[in-house]
Amino acid sequence: MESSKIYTELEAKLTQYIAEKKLRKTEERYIILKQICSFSSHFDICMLEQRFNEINYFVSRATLYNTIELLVKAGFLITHQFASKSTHYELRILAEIYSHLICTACGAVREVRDVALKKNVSNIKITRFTPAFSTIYVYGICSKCKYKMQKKSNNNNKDITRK
Amino acid sequence: MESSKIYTELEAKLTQYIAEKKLRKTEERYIILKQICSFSSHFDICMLEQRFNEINYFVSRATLYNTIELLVKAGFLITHQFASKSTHYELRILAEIYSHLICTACGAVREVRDVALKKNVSNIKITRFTPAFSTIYVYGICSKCKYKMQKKSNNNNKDITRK
DNA sequence: ATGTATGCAAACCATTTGCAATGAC
DNA sequence: GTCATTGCAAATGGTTTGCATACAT
Repeated sequence: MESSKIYTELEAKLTQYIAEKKLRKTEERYIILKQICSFSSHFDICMLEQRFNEINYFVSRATLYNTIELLVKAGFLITHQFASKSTHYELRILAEIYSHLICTACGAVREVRDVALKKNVSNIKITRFTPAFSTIYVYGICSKCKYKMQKKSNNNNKDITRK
Repeated sequence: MESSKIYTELEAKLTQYIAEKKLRKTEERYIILKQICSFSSHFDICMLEQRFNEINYFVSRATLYNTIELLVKAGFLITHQFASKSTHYELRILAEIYSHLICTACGAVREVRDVALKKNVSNIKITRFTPAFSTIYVYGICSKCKYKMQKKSNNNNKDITRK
């Protein structure tokens, strides 16, 4: 789905949520949602702040945190904690589609579509729990790091034989 | 598996790892591993520190962090980031068995055994990535919170009809 | 007019870092 | 004796908090 299309859909839902909860329709909330929709993948507060610098629109960091909290509560965003310190966020409608591959050597995160797998997991039948959505992290070694390791291992072998 | 049995197994593996990497066999590293094995589930640094208080054995926080880092690198521990600020750790051999149910209302984390599902996910076939293990978080509403919500909703309805 | 939301600055706190002392090899 | 590891204290940095101001209702 296109970013602007996603925004249009979520804008309506946000308006509905704000009305339901009797909150206030502030310009900030909508422009933050809009910028979030422009990310193709997960992002953190720092990246969002940069984005606002680029479009020359000022929002305080406190408001970014407040609004993100609101969007998480409302179920628009989900949170991730990868290797980096900062919390990463992702639109829930994207997170419902993607699983994450995390390289334990370099920390790189790659997203892969596997709707069937995700559905399987989210539809898990458990007593005393009503599932809504799920996140899947598969840890392993990316091809770049694997290549580096093999090269290193080869060099070590050479060293040994040279002795 | 019993905690002491797990420790015996991991103790040997740690010795092997230390030898391979040409590190040093310090008392601290082994007792930290031992205490970690005594947790039945995930824990954070603070809980580990408390545990050392209880057994009246002093280890500095820096060493706790250093050793945990070592154990993560060695593949004995995996990390979780739940709602609380601090990073949680879990023995990988436990994490390979359990998935996590997280209540989005109260933050409670419940572990469920589903070996088949976990295997399914970890054996995912992807190009340019060699999977090792996976974590699955299913978000939803726990029965306690669901009950509270229903009660609240019922009360609201009563209020409306009374007006 | 009222009270929520924003902006700012200070506080918080888990984690990291630098460095001297210790002790495994 | 050498150098990795420990312990301590200070620094770091993402996030939270308190409060005055702005503004949606």
